[in-house]
Amino acid sequence: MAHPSVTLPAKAGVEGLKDKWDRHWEDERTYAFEEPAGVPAEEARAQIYSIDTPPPTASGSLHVGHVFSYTQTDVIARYQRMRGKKVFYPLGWDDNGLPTERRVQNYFGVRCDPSVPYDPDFTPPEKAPKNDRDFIPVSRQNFIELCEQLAVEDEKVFEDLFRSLGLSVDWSYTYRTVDDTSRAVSQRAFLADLAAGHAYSADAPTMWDVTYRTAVAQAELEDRERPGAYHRVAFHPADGAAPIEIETTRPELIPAVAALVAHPDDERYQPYFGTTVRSPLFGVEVEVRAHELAKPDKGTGIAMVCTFGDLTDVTWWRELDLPTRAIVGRDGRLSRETPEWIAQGADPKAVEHYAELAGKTTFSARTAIVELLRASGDLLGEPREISHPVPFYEKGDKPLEVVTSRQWYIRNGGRDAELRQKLIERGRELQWHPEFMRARYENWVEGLNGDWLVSRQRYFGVPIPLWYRLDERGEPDYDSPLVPDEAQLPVDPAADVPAGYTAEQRGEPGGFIGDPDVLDTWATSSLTPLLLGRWGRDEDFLGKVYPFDLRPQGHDIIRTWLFATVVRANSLTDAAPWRHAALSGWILDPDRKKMSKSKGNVVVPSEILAENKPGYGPDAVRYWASSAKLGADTAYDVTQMQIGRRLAMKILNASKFALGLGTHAEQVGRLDLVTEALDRALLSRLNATVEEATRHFEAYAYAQALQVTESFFWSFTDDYVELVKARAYGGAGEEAMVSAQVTLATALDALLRLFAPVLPFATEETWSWWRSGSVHRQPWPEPVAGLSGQDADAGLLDAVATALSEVRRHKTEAKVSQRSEVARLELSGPAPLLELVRAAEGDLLSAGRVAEVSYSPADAEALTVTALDLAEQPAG
RNA sequence: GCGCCUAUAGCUCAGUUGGCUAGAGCAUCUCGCUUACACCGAGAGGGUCGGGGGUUCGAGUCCCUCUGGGCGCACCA
Repeated sequence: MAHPSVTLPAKAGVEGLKDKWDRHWEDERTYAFEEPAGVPAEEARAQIYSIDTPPPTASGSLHVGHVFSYTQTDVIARYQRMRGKKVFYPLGWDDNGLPTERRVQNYFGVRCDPSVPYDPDFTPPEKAPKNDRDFIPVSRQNFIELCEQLAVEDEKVFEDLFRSLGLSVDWSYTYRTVDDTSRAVSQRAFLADLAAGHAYSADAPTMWDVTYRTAVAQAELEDRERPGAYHRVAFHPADGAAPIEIETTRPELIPAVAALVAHPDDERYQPYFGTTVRSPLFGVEVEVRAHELAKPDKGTGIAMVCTFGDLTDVTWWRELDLPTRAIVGRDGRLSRETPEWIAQGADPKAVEHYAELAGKTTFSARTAIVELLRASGDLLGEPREISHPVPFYEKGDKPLEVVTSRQWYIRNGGRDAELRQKLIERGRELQWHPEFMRARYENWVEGLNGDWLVSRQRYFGVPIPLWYRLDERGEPDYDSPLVPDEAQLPVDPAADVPAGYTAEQRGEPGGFIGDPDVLDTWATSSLTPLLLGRWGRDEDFLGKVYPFDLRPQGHDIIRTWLFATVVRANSLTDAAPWRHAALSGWILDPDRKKMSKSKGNVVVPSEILAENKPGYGPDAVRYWASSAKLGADTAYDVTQMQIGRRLAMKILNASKFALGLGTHAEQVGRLDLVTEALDRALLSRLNATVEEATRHFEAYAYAQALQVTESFFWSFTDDYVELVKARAYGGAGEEAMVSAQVTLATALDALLRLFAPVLPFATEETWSWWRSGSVHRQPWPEPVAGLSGQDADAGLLDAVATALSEVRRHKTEAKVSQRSEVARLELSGPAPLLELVRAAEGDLLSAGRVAEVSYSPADAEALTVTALDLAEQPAG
């Protein structure tokens, strides 16, 4: 009979737990962040565990990967909470990028145009036009408002998912990367970097996406293997000597040639250094130069330098001080006007030749120029097809061009060895989980080839908060921008007016213009710790949570989010932004291929979180995610979830059983009532499990902690509970019964706490049957005190379990039920082991339904059953 | 080209600072509806720990090397 303080369900199950406890936790504010007050800042910081959670793109699609990685963070958060920390675990939304921009456009049928004035009464069309040409232009402010309007719906879907997953987030600390506060923080940080010299603008060649018509940063590049062809082309020395042959994959850039370059040690070309040659078709005279970057074994060993075919061209152009002859425009087409250096060139047909190319895309121009070269005889042989890596914008579908434009940069060590070293050291201040992920970070930092380009020629986003004075000719002065007052932030320079000017002066000589660009989304995302920590708004709060304890994120964004955050934290706070970085792995489909929409192998999270399908439900899914170590790419595996479900069921059932015997809360930890050696052995094993699980958790190894807990739990149910069943029913007297009950209560209490971070629903349900409050607000278990080493030999448990298992095996081999009565049992093995078994003889006999046992010491290593006589079976 | 990870049972994975006979789950087979659990329980079979070499009393674990898989960075004429 259950103790009066215990309420048990007739049938235990996992169905319904999701909604029941999600609602309860919300009502009780179980996971509310309790900000320490009235204590010194240092003490408050020590009490807090702060997590700089990745803000999901709410307008994007839900992915199993979200479920996976956010669960791993939640498990850590729950552990820290039970360790007594005030867990600061907020979750925000990233709606400040291209995916949101596109979604808002298509959903409302509008497009952002900063030149349009703000219309406070704007309402989007009833039905969005099909064709984006018909989209209505709206001001940046209107666009942001529509974005926030839509975000509410999108975020609801995400929040529901995360809630049904049981994330212990405090939802009252949420934010959006495009809201007023975020924009203000982003702008304030940019201005601080500007004031400190960490941000600067420059008119320079940059990688450019012709589709989006924006500059892109190194971190957004991605190499893709593309077909191409080497074209062998003749350049003619001025003196009429034999031509110099070069090979190029970009013949359309011949009109932009600025020099030929060979390695200084290359004897083939040494005689030409300092001489000039004329470009084919255009007759533009260029010098032959020497530079170490030229590779003698590549192509013909001498390269054509154009402004600009790639970043190596940029290097040569800069270091050799070559003329700028740019022909590719921001639209990715060759200039419509004949460049002056061609118009003035030596070849009378140059202008005619160029006319064939003018206004064409680089792709079409290539075909056209090959024909021209063939006709002029300057194409030597036929183009030789190859496949080579070409840089792309990660979201783009056309190869990047190099285009010269004025852009803003933030220093990231790409051009400064000292800063680079500093940032590597910041990385070393972090504890990485897993440790080897640090190598990715260092690889990236060491390979930087320039500062971080943060301006984007987009309309939606956080505007660069600057204006420029216009001189009497209407030319902007970029060197001393006008900055807004802190109190003004966030500003929109396209709509707001700088101090000392009037709106009428916009664009007028002697007036001003606003910077038309927006910041890279990472320039805002890199500030999440500062945003959450109320940097610049509440220094007291910042001191309590910053640097954050943990940054959890995917390993695919080390170069972007993680690195950018370190850069900003270093420049703005002179510190590393966190203490620990936990990198989650990828989700692969069951065939170990990366899940992606195009492959059609994406699993929708809401499906797997449903409780009514076999193997699913939140605890099951969490078990699967928590079984994977940090950094380990993991296959989507329903069977692993089913194991989790089985574990949750087992916890419910075993608890129900133990509590049904009369076990109750008052018995927990009453070691003084534990009289049986077997019980002490079990508690000793429990202590070891608690210690081990804690050690793993402290090292962020939640998967190993789960494994040791689970392993203990199964031996607890399969062996210990089976062994003490009869005794716990009172079959061996009151004292022995209480001893078993106290042990069951103590083990159950600890097990529920140990499992709570991974299986919050099942543990909370079970906890509620016999305890008060939430298991998630209980302290993490400590080893129970009062067990002396000698009579708490865990070896006893093993010995008895082995004996029981031997008995079971004999029954199985005899093809009889485990219920069958055994008349006589003979155990053989080393004397010390037999002694151990004898200490729990009563439990073994009742569990094995054995009437009589004898022991025969033997020289063997293991314990074996040497005789097992089955009792006469009742007829029938 | 530089660097990182990885290779253990048919499958998915554990294996601490080297230490008893290498573990778990799934799958397979056998038995069993026993007062928690048939969405279950009991048991069985199944591994030259990718190959080779080395260090050591002892190597799945450490070192070297080769091979396969994955990834990061760089290169891009």
